Amino acid sequence: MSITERRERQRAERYELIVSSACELAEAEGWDSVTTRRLAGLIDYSQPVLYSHFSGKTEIMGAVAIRGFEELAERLKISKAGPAGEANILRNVCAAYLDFARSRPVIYEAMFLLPTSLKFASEETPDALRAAFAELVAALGPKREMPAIAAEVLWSSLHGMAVLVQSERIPATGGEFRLNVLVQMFNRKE
Amino acid sequence: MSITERRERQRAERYELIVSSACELAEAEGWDSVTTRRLAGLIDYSQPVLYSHFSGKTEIMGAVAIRGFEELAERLKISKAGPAGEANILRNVCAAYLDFARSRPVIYEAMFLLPTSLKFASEETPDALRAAFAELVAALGPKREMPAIAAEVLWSSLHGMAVLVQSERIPATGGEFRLNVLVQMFNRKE
DNA sequence: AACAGTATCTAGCATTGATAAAATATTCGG
DNA sequence: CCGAATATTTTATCAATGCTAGATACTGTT
Repeated sequence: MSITERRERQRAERYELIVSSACELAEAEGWDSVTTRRLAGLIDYSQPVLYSHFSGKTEIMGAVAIRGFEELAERLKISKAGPAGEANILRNVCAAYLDFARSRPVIYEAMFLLPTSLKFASEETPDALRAAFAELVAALGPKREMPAIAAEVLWSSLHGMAVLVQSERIPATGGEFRLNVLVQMFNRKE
Repeated sequence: MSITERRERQRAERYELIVSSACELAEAEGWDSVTTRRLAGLIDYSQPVLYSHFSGKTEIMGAVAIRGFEELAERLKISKAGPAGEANILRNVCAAYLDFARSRPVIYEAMFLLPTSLKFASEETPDALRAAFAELVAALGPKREMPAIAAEVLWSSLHGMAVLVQSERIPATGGEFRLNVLVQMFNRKE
């Protein structure tokens, strides 16, 4: 069995290589520059090899997006233990979310903006997505009625801010103020 | 001078025809189906004619987007005089925003999602955009410190909701609840 | 060493947005 | 009412894209 094992391992390595190359190229030049040709050239294989791993470009972007969700979930988790102490967990988590969107704009795009093959809010939802959403729910604290609904609103607000600033539809100036307003509103329990 | 006048009028008519055809086709089959060829065929001219009116596809979509902003601004304005009386202006306006996004998903896409040549929050910002934003500011009522910032937060939240539901990243179920949460938070003045 | 099955590549398709140059209308002077 | 100058529209084409079919090389097994 060691032979097919090796083969599968090599396949898995190539899968990794594709995903990481796509990620790097996208971060360097944007998703438009991630063409199947360039990506194939980057991994020193021919174009159709990509299709033996993924059903198409969309699925490759989906794989990158999942990595993004993993990183996002981790960043949110870490942020809870952030500087401002337990009192302002929510603010830290929100800041971490916006910071993620700002620092990884291209991956954020794959996660939340571009057409995706990922399933949200269903049984097929990848764990990484669930984990990230769970962090938002947790950040809102335990004593809330309909925690999922509240988390959805929070997520919507954060996403809106992130994306409207990124696309220069609202000015980057004022980001701190907006964050204050949002956190204050959500913290005012009752 | 009546001759060049007539020509300009005809040009303007063709401009209109292009924009409305693009809008119709997009609403019927999505933006991917709005290719320069199909659009040209729709107006019974050849492809390059489009480029004598617009610098490219992006600008055509921008023109459609402006129409969208006009409609949005009007809908928001009308909604203020809506059923629930003066007490719940904010709720009516929010509902109208989400309703617009739901009923004109493709135009909403051109306005807020797809790459655009439109300038936001600057001197070149078209009137229609300003008008729509002004409605949001007004909906929040007069007694607010930093009304623009608050409106930006509101807009972000609404946009996030609209877009995450549309792309099936949060379930459509619960829309009413989310709207309630949002409006309540914004209405709880200090 | 020959074979069967897998893996990979070369070549190409159909579309896309965009443009250059040819062809056609249109205008205006005499 | 003709013909030159101008403006307009079309034909033909480009380079790039995602994707795929068919040919080729390679693998391990017997």
